[in-house]
Amino acid sequence: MAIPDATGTRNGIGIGIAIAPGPGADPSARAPYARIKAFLKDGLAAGRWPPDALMPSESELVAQFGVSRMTVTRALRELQGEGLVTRVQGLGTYAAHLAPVSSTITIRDLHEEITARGHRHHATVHLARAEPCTDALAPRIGVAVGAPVFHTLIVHHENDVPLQCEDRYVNPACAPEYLHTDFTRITPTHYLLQVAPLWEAQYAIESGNATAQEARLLGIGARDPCLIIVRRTVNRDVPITLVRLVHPGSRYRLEGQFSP
Amino acid sequence: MAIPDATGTRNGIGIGIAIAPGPGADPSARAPYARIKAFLKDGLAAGRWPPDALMPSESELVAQFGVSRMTVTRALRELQGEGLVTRVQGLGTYAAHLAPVSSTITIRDLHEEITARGHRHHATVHLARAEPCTDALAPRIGVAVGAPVFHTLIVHHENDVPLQCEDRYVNPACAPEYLHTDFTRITPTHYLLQVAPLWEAQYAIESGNATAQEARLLGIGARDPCLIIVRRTVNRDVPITLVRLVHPGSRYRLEGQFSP
DNA sequence: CAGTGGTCTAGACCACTGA
DNA sequence: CAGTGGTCTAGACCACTGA
Repeated sequence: MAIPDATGTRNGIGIGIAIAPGPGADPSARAPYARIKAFLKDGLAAGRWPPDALMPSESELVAQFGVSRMTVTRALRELQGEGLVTRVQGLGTYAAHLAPVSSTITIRDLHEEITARGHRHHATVHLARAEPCTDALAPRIGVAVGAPVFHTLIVHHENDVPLQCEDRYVNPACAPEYLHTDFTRITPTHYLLQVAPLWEAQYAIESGNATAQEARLLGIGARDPCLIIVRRTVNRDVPITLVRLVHPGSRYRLEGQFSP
Repeated sequence: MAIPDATGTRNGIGIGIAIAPGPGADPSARAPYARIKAFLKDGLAAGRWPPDALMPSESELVAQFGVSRMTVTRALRELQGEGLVTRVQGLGTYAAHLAPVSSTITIRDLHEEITARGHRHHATVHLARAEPCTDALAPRIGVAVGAPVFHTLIVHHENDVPLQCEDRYVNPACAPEYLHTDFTRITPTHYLLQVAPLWEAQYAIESGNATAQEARLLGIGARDPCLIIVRRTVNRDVPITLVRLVHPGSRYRLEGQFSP
């Protein structure tokens, strides 16, 4: 078995998705609600309260810790939010199943990601125009068939090595000025985040081959494995953008951490 | 641009990582804290309070909604937990930056995942033995060099199609009975979750080629792109297991959804 | 100093579950 | 019915920031 180092970098290039840090451990660690939370968390980790076991009730914890019920409630509600316990009105609090193995992922702007590594980022624009919307695209981008849709094709480089080919469609209704952006200075992701700061997204991560054009732009072979992310973004039920991100498998990967 | 359908399945096989559902929308939607939260969330979505803008203070919201401060605090604390706002003592509450683009991922047991799709799962065991720990492995699995470490190599099939090659090392101290498990009936993931219900994990997701042995077991070509996940699992600072999961890129992908 | 968020108390009313 | 969690109130003390 080849054992890639899951925490280090590889070839100086890597780490695609940044993980939001968990709630700070130190600050206010001595607060009663935090102590109760830690007590329950430790018990779960130690195997007391196996999955589906009934945990102490709020009133029991109130008596045990000598605090008000609101304080206990907060500890339990946060554990519930982290998926560590399940609470049912009228029944009680139960230890959860697979809950702990979860992680919060934040997709970062590639420009920020590269510069955060202390490397140079630059982008080359290969396409930036309006096109008539196709049948296949229309339902996913929320534009009528034949109506104009913005289309950009941009390659992002880290220290002059092509790292990502970004093939993007944008709904003109959401970002009418999109094509006037200088994409060598501002990434589409950054621009769209400004236009619509809050959004929802669906994504798919897969391994496959680049198209012939993508392989040429990335300087890789037709059969070289690529990490491909397709993401569709929606703001208040209005589709904003659909993007296909192709990364050479040898230059990019996603890393993260799960913690309870 | 090929436009994969990010929400449907492909070849009847797909969807690797299951996404935990967001907080229920309906239940207790009329609770005051939920109304305040929705009010702030809508404002953020609508572009009022751009990133870094100062948002209403707790006392302002108390006055505006005619509720007690605890109720306002709860709404704001939950928004903070979701990464939508940043709060600084002495200063105030600020609209956050990229926060919304985040998601909670839960890694499911592959057996559950396959049977949840209504398909048949079966596993073939190609290796299950103790081996002396190598230099490279020792620091990652927490076993002394030369001391025994458990090693299993299992292929998981969905409807008789090889879907995943699971190459796993296990720390005997954490699961002394590991090798006595019938892995055609219980997956290693399932077994280890029982032994150590709460854990942390580091993972890396990448695209690459299978080894010659993996390619043979999966019935794919040496140059076929594969989605490879390497995951290291730790329970209370004690390493439990290190696993390399190789999936044919044409048969497996990870899907998910971000929502604020 | 006034204003902010961080946390807590000691009550309260309610909906729900199972006996 | 007693016990559970879901939510709220009207206060309180504190640490912190910037003027």
